[in-house]
Amino acid sequence: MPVLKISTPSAFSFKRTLYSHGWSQLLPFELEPSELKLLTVLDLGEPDSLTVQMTYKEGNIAVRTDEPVSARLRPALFSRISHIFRLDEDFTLFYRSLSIDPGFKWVKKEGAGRLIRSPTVFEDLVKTICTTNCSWALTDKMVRGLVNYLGKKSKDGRAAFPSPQTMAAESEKFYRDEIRAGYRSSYLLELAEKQATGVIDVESWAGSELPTSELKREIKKIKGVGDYAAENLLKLLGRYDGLALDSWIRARFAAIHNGGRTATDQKILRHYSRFKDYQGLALWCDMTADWI
DNA sequence: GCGTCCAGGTCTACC
DNA sequence: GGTAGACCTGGACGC
Repeated sequence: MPVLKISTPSAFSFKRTLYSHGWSQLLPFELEPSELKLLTVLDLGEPDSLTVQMTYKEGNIAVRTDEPVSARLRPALFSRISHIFRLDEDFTLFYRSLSIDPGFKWVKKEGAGRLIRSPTVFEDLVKTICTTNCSWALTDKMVRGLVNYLGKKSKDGRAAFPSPQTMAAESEKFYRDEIRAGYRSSYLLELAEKQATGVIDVESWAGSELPTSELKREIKKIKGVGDYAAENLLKLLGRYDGLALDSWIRARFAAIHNGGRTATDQKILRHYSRFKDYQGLALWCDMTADWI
């Protein structure tokens, strides 16, 4: 099987990006730590999905697929992978903003700051809703259910994340009984229906020119999306001024910067406000510095 | 085995 | 605009 190569920008860390947050542990992503290999399944609009293996070597992401990829499909494949690893995003201003604090020097040095994301905004949004008010184990279970029940299969039997149309065709009962999404069931169905019928276009948010505050208002119109979920999605969209505070971050900040005592959200905000438009990403790098 | 708490929150009603 | 209570699930914990 020929290996396709995608060149990466300078200050890029494949490993740091894989471990940037929990997404690489959620289907259809599969992370193989021993080989530092990421596997995913992409629906490129063909009858079968495509299983894709990605490794890194000498400035390139090496891409292996379970089926030969025609020249016609290569641009779509490269575009999805570029989106996942944010290869077109310029982090110069982010690293410059961190330069005011020597404690953040490691971020540029290690090529950190790139948050891995799903190939579509819809997938990121659904997964984000599945992270709210539950343990990570339950998030994993819900996403696993969506992929395994509804995802279009590749030739090797793996499945991609389901399309809005496929999700919209299911009932609320299905999301409650099979996916175990609980009260989120109606939110997931409503989101899928609106996206499938063109009432909303969440993919357009990726290139939106709306100011972040307005885009956040737009995102929060989705049922099941509050402050945390909206700010989390904004980070994945490349807008880093929101902190996306959740219980894990609050506990982590307390342990690292507040002597184990709970800090107010205002105090957390004050701590990172010097990084201005990048305060959310600075916070996330600070919280996850020891993940590798 | 059973009850309670809580985990990577949000919605709605009410003030 | 701020707040209280309800909302699902499932694992951890104490008894």
